Amino acid sequence: MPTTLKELAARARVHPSTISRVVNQDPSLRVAPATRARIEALLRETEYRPNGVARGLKLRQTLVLAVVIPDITNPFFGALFRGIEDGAAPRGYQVLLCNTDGSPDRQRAHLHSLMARRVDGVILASSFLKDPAVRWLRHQHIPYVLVNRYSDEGLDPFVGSDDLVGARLATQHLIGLGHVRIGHLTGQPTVSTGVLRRRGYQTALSEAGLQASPELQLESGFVEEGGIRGMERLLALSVPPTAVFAVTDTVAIGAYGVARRRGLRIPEDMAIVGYNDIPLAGRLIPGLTTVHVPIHEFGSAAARLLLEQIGTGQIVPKRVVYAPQLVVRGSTEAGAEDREHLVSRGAGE
Amino acid sequence: MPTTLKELAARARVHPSTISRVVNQDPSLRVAPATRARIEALLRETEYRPNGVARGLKLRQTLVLAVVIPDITNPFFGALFRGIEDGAAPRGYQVLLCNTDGSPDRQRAHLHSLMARRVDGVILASSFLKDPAVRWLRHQHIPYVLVNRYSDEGLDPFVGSDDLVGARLATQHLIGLGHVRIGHLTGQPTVSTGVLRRRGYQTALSEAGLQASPELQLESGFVEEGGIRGMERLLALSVPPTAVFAVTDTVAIGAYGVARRRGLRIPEDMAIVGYNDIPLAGRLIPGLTTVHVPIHEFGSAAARLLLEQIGTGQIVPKRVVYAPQLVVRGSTEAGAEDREHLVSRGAGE
DNA sequence: TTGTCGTGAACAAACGATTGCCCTATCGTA
DNA sequence: TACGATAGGGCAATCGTTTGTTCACGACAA
Repeated sequence: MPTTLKELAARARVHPSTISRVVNQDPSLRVAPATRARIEALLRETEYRPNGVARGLKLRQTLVLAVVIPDITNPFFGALFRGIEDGAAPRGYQVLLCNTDGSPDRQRAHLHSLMARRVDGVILASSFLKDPAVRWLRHQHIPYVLVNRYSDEGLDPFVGSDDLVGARLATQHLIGLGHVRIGHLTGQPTVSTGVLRRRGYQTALSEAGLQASPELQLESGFVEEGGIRGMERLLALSVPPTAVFAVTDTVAIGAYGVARRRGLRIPEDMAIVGYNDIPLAGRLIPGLTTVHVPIHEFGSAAARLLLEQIGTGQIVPKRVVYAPQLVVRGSTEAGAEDREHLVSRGAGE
Repeated sequence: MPTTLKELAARARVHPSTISRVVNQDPSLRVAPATRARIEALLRETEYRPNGVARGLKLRQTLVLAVVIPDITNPFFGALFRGIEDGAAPRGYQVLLCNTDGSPDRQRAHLHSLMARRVDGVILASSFLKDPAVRWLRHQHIPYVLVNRYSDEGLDPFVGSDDLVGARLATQHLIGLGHVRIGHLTGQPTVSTGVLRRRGYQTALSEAGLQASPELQLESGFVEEGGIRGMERLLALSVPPTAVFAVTDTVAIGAYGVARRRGLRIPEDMAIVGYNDIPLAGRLIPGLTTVHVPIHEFGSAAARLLLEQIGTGQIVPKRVVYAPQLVVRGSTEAGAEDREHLVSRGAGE
């Protein structure tokens, strides 16, 4: 059983409040040096650590943040979490991790639990466009930050990058290589990244005077399985594309597998571009050309933004947006790997 | 501001305790049906949710578990976490995730924080052999479970598999294929999995009458970077091995990259075996032969074991050990992929 | 009519900390 | 000598629940 203030007080023959004052180095009231020394010795001896729950009740702060994501198994979210933890730890925060598997119900259930626990703030990376859960969050007056995906019209604190620009870069790259029939494996239309990346793809095509044929735009969702199915359907077309832009690296990996099994060479027979630049992307053979976003930075920036909101008690819809950057590797240009070190991978605000 | 019991009591013109009783469906004391109905209506109207912190203080239970791991970015731990969450969620638990990056200091710091927060239990997947932090945990009388790695002499509740057997299987497989010069990229000697897998490797060799030459056993640690450096050193030997058993799949992936860059064909010039069977293993080209352990099961079993200890209040050194199983893929036998579906991948208790 | 019993709900004491306020010495100064 | 200032530390309320105990009141039996 851990020690309580009251027990220590009895041993030191002082009032609990006095101990509390030395523990917290309360400046308002000086404690006599002798008493202080005696108590400090006792604290060290007993290794006293204040009960965080009691403290939380009294101070109305739990020093706990929550992160709500679709699936930690996805490398993107692993890196994101590390960023968040790194941003939160210096301030004494620890982090609850909640996986939703993309289910709105599970997301809602988790958020309800989190509210009941009185976490100090929530980072949501699993939001949908027009997400009732986000609206609910707004009305709860609990600090929160959306990351990577946004919801509605930018009413929320947000950290991410410009998906439209990134997707346009990716598509322009393929166009620049001479591809005219370019497929797109899209995310869900209920998620901002899905919609924007698709729009970026379409924009690039029409800017180049190419047509964005609907049969080339297939919904794959954000994970590998969708990439597999999507790629199979693209290859089943009477005139298959010569290049594919996948909404995420994970989807691109699914596409890789299918292309491989069909005996297609990457990039000669099929060029592939992904999105996010997860660590795995550079290790594929050939390396995956992709749009780099600073995932770890997303996390730490989100944590900092959240702590800021917690600190001021104000929820301001501040947005931190990083510039996406194309990283060219072997999946679009044979021999590109050797040049990779030339590509600047940092990303400014 | 969330509603409190007292506010509701004022509105319903009853005592807070009465509301508490209907919220918790207290059986000891009946509430008049009329009153109950009135209160229930109020509860629904206000969407009242008890303050978890206050509840935690009173009931001495936070409904929070903590998971301490080296790095969530490692796919092994991602899968493990999902298992834990799945095991804990049905009982209303949520899970704090703590990354240590293998640093004993960070591990200790996290554990201290967790104790102060009064989490109900801790799952530790980052323990060392003879780990002071584990001893400390034992003496804190807080429920805990070690997973994957154990510490000391099996004094702790543990979920994992038999690493010696698994490593022996892997090595025997290579021997069976005719390899006589087999390298081993080992984990740290401070971690049980590192030691046992190495011992399994040595056992298999000596059982086959082969010599376990020290120059073939290189410490790589558990992550890719170590695999890269280790493989480079193995290939620099005057007589390099024809096969390598890597202590983890992640290390094996590092080895893949090096072999590839040297123009070595896998498996013809270099056979590689990993350990854990992370999802990525099957997607490599060629697929990675590895020792399958039920990672997700590790997690959910650990959660259940932990909840059991929490429930009984007794910390018993119960051990749940799964049988590891060899999965043969293309990294050791060309053409093995096609047969993979024949390999049973489930694992009994 | 009085005593007893049961029912429904209020009372109050925790859980372990924090903190504004008050009390009591002691010291300095007039 | 007396008064005020100040330092040191105790008191008690509070955060929001839970739960054993007590209380009031009506019904029923003697």
